[in-house]
Formats: sequence, C-alpha cells, structure tokens
Amino acid sequence: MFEQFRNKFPLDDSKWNEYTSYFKRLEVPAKTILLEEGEISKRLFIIEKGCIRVWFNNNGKDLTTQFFFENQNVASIESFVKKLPSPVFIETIEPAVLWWIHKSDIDIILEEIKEIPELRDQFIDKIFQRTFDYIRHFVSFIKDSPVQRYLNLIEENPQIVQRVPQHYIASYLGISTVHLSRIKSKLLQRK
Amino acid sequence: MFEQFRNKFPLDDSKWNEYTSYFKRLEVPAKTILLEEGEISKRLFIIEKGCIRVWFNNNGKDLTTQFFFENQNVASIESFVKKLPSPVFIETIEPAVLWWIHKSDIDIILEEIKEIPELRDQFIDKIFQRTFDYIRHFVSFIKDSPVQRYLNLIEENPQIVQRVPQHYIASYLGISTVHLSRIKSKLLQRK
DNA sequence: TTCATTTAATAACAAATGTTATCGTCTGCC
DNA sequence: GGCAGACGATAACATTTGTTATTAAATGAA
Repeated sequence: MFEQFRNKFPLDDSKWNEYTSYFKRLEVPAKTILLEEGEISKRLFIIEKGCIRVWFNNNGKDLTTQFFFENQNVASIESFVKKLPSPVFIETIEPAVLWWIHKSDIDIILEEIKEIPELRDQFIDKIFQRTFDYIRHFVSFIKDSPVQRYLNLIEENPQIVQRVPQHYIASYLGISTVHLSRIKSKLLQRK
Repeated sequence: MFEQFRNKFPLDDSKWNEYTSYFKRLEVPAKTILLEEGEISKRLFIIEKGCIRVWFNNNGKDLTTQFFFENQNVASIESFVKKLPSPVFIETIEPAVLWWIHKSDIDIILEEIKEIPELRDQFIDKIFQRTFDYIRHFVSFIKDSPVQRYLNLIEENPQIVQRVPQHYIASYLGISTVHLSRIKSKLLQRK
C-alpha cells in the first residue's frame, strides 16, 4: 500500500518503516459510518479500495459535501486538527479497504517532519492546495448553473458520476434529486 | 500601524524593524483597482483604513466573493502563492489607507520564520484557519436559504451590511439585487 | 447649488427549481 | 427464486428566484 509513496519522502528506511508501521488496516462493508457527527475525529483514513462520502444532516435531509476515492486521505479536517466535535459524518459508499492512523501518531510524525525543510514545505504546500481546491469548488457554486456544475463534474470527476448513487450527487451539486434527473434527461435529448 | 501586532511575534527588535520596514504606505480613493484579473498578484495588502472587495467578471456581471476591512490582509491568494494569473480583481470600496509588501520580501521573511518553531506553527495555523473559514462559508451556501444567509451576515458580519453597497452584497450572497431587496422588505414586514 | 451617476425599491412577468406522489427497476439477501 | 429496500424517472403543481423596466432617492463632483 505505501510503496507507491516511498519516493516522495526523503526519509531513511528506519524512519520510513517507523512511520508506515503506525497505520492499521481496516476492511469494512458499504454504508459503514467511520465518524459520527459530534464525535471528535481522531483517525485519518487512507483509502486503498472503495469510496467514501462526507455528509451532514440538515433538517432531516442529508447533504453530501465531499467524495473520496482510492489513495486519497479523509478526515473531518477541522475536527481532526483542532479536536472539536465533527459537524459531519464520514461514511463508506462501497465496501472498502482502509488504512488509518491515530491523530497522536500523526502529531509525532509532523513534529519531526517540520524540522526537515523539504518535507515541511511539502506539507505547507498541501494545506495551501487544499484551500485553493475549496475556493475553486466554492466559486463554481456561485458562478455556474446546476447544469454547468453537472457537466463540470462529468469532465473533472468522472469517478463520482460513475461510482456514486445519484441522490448523493444531487445534494453534492446543491439540487434536488428530481432536478438532477431532469437535467440528465434534457442533456440526453440534445444528443 | 504595526505596533498593535508587535507582541504577537517573538522577534528581537532588529528583526522586527527590518520586517516592518519592508511595508510601504499607500493611500487611494474609492473604486481603485489594486489588482487586475489576469495579473500576477505580487503585493500583499494590509488595510489600515477602508474596505476592499474581491470580485470577478462572469458573463458581464460582476460577482463579489469576499470583503475585507481594517487590519485584515488581502491578496489573490493562489496567484500570490503560486505566481499564476489572478482570476479576480481586487478593488477598494471606500477611500483607503493601505500598507503593502512585495511577494519577494514576504518570501524572505517566511524562510526565516519557518525556522522558528513558534512562528512556523502560527503560520501553519493561519493557513488551516483560512481553509476552515472557506469550508464554513461554502457549507452555509449549500445549507442555508438566501434569507438565512442574509440573516447570518447581519449577525456575523455586520460591517458588511453597514458599509458595503447592497448590490455587492447581493452577488456575495449569490442572489440578484432584486431578490435581496425583496428579502429585506419581507423581513421588515415581520417586525 | 446643480446635474450626472450610482444606488435601491418595486411591479410584472418568465424561468428555474423544489415538493410530493407514483411507478418501475434493480440489487442484495434469505 | 422471491421479497424488501434502495434507487431513479417522471408528472403535476407550488415556490423561489431571476429579468427587465420604471421610478425615486442618495451621492458626489463641478
């Protein structure tokens, strides 16, 4: 699982082995809740196989805010970083193989990593990049119509359209399931 | 201008004086464009007095994405960090007194600061916090109705409602000027 | 002050989107 | 194989929101 990342980290083998040994493997069925709303996020997950959504309950309806797939890492980020109750659920969509690491272990790794300029800068870049991604996502919400957002999704994130049930996608796009269904059928007519 | 921040930075006076000397004062009228769309953002602004908006042109209509007030700092963040053309304009709303620092000077300061654990962690916290703020803002967009978003704005950011022309606020809320006007009059009726 | 410009309110109408309900299909499980 | 539950399409209708046009008020510059 971790070999593919090996060359990204200028660490000697003993450190590398120590760090990877912190991760535990976890196999779960579809619709498994990995983090409850209100719980403090203490585990960071890396997805070996499967797909995960982040969502929250809004007046009885669930709103999905993010999807994650193979090789991505998932946590309720503010809860994880600041030890606050999570505003969201984290739940598998498909049966999944995951690796997770405890917050306290990550903290140990980070303290050490922050002393190595190259890795520290890599870490800072990652946080920045995450911010930029959120900004992009946000801007597309105020800029694009639902139809355009759906077309963007097909273009930029085909995995979501292919692997995720449609009603989750609808709430991710900020529209009702009925409306998404209408959008799809109108797009089909044009072809 | 900078004395108020002095105690936040564990630096000796010589470093402090060097760093603050990088900043230049700038006084501009209302509706001054500080950064053009397409331009690479090379200046970070700190607002001593006045108010600024960040916006972009979407099919002939301008969409405002952010407002900034006294003591906040402003740049087209991804453009500034990655030296890419800015997708947005930065423009004063009121006559303003600003202090700005060149990207190359910030880079010098950051390189030094990253070696001081306390300041480095402060910097990392700032980036995280910015991300969390974007997430919050984004979530309120998919979660709340325009009426609720307007009420939140009054509650959480009264400065915006008080100092910013209403048509900018409308686009910031993701609605038309007419709709915002309707919302206001309906809220007045209820009282 | 005066005039042009900007800003905000409102009405009338159009378009987009949500809601509820129904039906058919698919899927996983016993 | 059959059944319950999940999923998606569609229709009918309701509500929200946008568009365009008009008017009035506020603002700023000469």
